[in-house]
Amino acid sequence: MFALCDCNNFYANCERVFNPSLNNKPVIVLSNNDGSIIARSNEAKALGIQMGQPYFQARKVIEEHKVAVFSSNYELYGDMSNRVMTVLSGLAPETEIYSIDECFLGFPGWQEAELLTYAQDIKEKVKNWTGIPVSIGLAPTKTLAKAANKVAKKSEKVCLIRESSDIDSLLENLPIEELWGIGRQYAKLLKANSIHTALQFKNMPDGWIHKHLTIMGLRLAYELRGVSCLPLEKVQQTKKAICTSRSFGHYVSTYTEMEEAVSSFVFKCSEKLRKEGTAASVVTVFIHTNTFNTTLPQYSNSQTLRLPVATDSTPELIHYVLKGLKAIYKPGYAYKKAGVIVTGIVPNHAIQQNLFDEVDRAKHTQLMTTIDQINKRLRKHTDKFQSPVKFAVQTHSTKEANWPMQRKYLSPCYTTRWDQVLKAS
DNA sequence: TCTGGGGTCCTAGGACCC
DNA sequence: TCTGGGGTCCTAGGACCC
Repeated sequence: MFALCDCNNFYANCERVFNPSLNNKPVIVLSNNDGSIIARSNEAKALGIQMGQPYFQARKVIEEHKVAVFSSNYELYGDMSNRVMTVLSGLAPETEIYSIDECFLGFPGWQEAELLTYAQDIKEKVKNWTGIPVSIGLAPTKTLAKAANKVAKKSEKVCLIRESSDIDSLLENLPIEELWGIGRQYAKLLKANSIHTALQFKNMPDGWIHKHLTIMGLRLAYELRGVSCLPLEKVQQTKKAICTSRSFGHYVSTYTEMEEAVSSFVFKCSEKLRKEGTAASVVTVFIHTNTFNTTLPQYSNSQTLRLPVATDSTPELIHYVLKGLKAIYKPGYAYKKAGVIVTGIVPNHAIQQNLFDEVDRAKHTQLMTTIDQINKRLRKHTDKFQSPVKFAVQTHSTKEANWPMQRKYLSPCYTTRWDQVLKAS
């Protein structure tokens, strides 16, 4: 069984922990430059204030109802998040930190009855020890736990879903656009095909789902059917990309100012790299004008540069990023946003260790053999699938970084899932 | 006047190699 | 003269998440 523990209105409640007089009052938190609304307490939601809404648009309601307004304080939220996660990892046998305010918990082999009371206990302890209220949903797969959590949010109780009849009624009442993994585009597509609830989606044929929503959609459908395809990621992976970007509070229209801003982004990126113990071998710099103001001339561009050797050093990275910036910067525009992304990330210490290389090669050979076998078997069943199934190993070469290890992603559920499909056919 | 920031994964296709 | 299969590496773009 999986649980999803989600902090309620996280940023708003972080502010409340340090200012209890705000309890039961509307609270909102604003983005950088106080541009838009990124968190709302229940009371603020009830006033009709929308997530992501520009601050100036909601200003009237905010003043009318004396809503408490905060500029975002990410250090505080990060710190509160750490406290919550620490409590959770002390209480649950397995945990996966999914985001700043969400954590998956694993309870392998636990009985339903004890789990329900135990989860209730966790909820209370987190509230008492950190001040942050949380919701917990329990179910056989992560996707179902996410859905159960939505119910838990409304009822203030832990929600446990197990029996298939419970699952079906849960999904029947879940609009398709609220399903984890279905965004705006997919919701549009599905509705156009008369799929309005998660239950309807669950019952669609595999071939159709794979054709229109790729492998992600199929995985999602299996998860809804109670087949777990998304394992708990117990160890936190190092980041594959690190990005620092900002919207400017005012327009930037000189190269000097842009150079200064971009340099500070690089500084932050390299800081994050060092914190993770990694180094980057590719950098991207991008700039653009205000996309909301269509009366101004628009321009946006980016440039990606490959470094000769992976590095985490600020001056080295700045050297390449500024080279890129010079190539794309055009005078005469009012720039509103810029950013730096570093990728081609390798473990910093690993460069001296060729050990990794051998382990990886062995794994790779094994992987390719497995994929080959599955593909052969699948070809016999092509009529079951409207498009041929392609198994791919995505590789990310870091050769230029003097590091021979290749990075791959191939989710384990590829093999298990298709094995099940084949067994069934 | 004023519209966030930081990530993940998948797919298709081209260049190239043996 | 005619015609391949299997694989790597990379890029661009699209979808999604919080």
